[in-house]
Amino acid sequence: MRFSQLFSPTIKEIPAEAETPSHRLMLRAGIIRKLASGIYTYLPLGVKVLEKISAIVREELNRIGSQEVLMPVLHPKELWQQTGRWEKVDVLFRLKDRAERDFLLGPTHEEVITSLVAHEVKSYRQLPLLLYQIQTKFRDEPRPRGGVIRSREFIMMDMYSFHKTKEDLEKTYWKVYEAYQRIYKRSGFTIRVVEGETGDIGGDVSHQFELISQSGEDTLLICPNCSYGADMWRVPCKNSKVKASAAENSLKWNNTPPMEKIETPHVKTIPDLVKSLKKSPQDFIKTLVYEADGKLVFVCLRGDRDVNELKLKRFLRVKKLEMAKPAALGGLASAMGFVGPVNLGVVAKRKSVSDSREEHLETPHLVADDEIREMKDAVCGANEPDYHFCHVDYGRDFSIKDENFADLRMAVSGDPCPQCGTALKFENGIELGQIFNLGTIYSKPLNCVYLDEDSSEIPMIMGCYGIGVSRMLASLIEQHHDSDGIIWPVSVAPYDAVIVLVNNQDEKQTEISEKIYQEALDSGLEVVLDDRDVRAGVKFKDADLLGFPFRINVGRGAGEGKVELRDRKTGKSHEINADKAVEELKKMKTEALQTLEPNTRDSEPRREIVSA
RNA sequence: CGGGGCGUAGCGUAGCUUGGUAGCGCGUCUGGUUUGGGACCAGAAGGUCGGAGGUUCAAAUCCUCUCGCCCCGACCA
Repeated sequence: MRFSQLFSPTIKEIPAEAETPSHRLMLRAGIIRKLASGIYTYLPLGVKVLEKISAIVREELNRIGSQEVLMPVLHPKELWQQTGRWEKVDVLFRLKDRAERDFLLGPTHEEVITSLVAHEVKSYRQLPLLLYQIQTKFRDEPRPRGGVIRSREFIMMDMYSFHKTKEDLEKTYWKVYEAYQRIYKRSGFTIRVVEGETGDIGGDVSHQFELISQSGEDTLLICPNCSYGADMWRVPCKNSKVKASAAENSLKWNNTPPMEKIETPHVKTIPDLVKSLKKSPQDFIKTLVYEADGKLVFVCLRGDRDVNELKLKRFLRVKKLEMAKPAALGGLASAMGFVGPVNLGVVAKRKSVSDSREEHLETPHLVADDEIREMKDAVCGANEPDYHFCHVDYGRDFSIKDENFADLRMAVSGDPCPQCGTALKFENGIELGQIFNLGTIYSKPLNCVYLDEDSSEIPMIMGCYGIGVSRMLASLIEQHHDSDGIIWPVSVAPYDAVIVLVNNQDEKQTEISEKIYQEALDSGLEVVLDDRDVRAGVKFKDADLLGFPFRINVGRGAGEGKVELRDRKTGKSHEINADKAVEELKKMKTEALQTLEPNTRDSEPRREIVSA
């Protein structure tokens, strides 16, 4: 490709709309252009990189026996109603056809693939089955960001596996895990595998492949010492003394002064309490009121902690969880901000007599984070406006049934690693891929069953696996750039090299660069010849911005048949004879590719699947 | 959906407080001089100031509404 013909409009100034490094560089280097919020056109360079990424993805998936399909973007509503996701998923792009029939633009393809397999696969002999596609997905994101990192239309590889048994799924799961490691390694990524949350897609096990980056939107807790890492929502919190019984606690802590009711007018929040009582946040017991599937639940935890609503949801086994609105509190509404575990049942009953929601409050459902067991000399709400109790001991002044204790709080930086005990650290990550164990949550409603050897119908066990292809494009730049521009890893670079014809008025330079260009093309290299009629500085700047891994300068040494070969990453260059340039370039490319070869050392040790 | 910010030439922006002929840089086009890290000189084209309504003799500027975009949060298969 001649640079003079290349459609890659570069921008010298930093576009105002972009914040993250990759987004800015993609705009500046002419890789993408925005059409609307979260919707982008890929220009030729972007397409070339997407193709290279996709090729690696295909090779590695085919290697583990997966087969490529291509499913529709347009899905009928009925299919999604069968799994309940027409109503449940709120990022759906919905539309109607001319006959007013409802459709949606596929945000993911569990329904479509499961329905396909349900129709076409009947026997245990046909399993396991691994199918994938690389397809454009649509999600009406509430907030697209970072250019193509989180967009509303994006390219994704999604793969689905179908199995007879959980054990069989597990085998495939780890095969995919390894294929993913190879894909990221070959594409030039250094990634971190973490335990993932399963979100609305359901399922109980998942791993996320994360690029640690400031621009990431996943909050992870990473162990600096071992391989452990997890989505922050997923990290379990363990307390050393959780096992201690209530009785023991009360004996041990009987030196706390008797409980006392104190007046605390208008002091409702923990920060306010800290200020007015001159205590630290962990001296308080805060009690939050939730509505879980319509029923009130009181949740106690230490004043400095936050509820992990996913843990709470799972513990309560409810579908819908939200903070209770004052109206739902009935008689206790006036005590909002002054709720506490002491005498909660008595007070709730008394106050709710005239209220229709009485039945909910008669036996208030009180649950608590494990840490509450250790609370002594604490302060909590008195279930009465403007009053708190102080000198409150768990076990002496109130107690909660053992089965109502659980790990309910958000883990924070500094909490011990569940594997090795080292203090965990917060990191941001860009999720490049995720693998899920889906179980039968899609095969059951869509009746995707196989006939077993004894002719019994059994729902298939499913796995699903995604890789954000367009997100990888952005993330590559996020991980590989400097102040001058992009630095593509050779394996995914849009071109292997750029040949800079420094002065296109110079006959000798022109002759040599044309010769090298032809020779490079003939030998199968992908190169750009910068034949533009601009000053050398402009060509150099553009070369650095666009991130070609290698550059051949045909300039002042041309008279003696010398050219300069420069490595974008290291900035090092050396002079060589023009007739050796292509040979040398190939050598450098091969060497660079070798550093991206996956080897067994790079795969992390397999971990057991932990059922949630 | 909450909070904050921004819409002025292709891009980056000044002007808005205090209403009065819309300015600069980059880019583009023409001519010339230059030619190894985003050159210089001369000239030119390019604007319904996001849109609608209002106040006013007069609105980019003040007021109301609306649309779009960005950032933080909520959300996130």
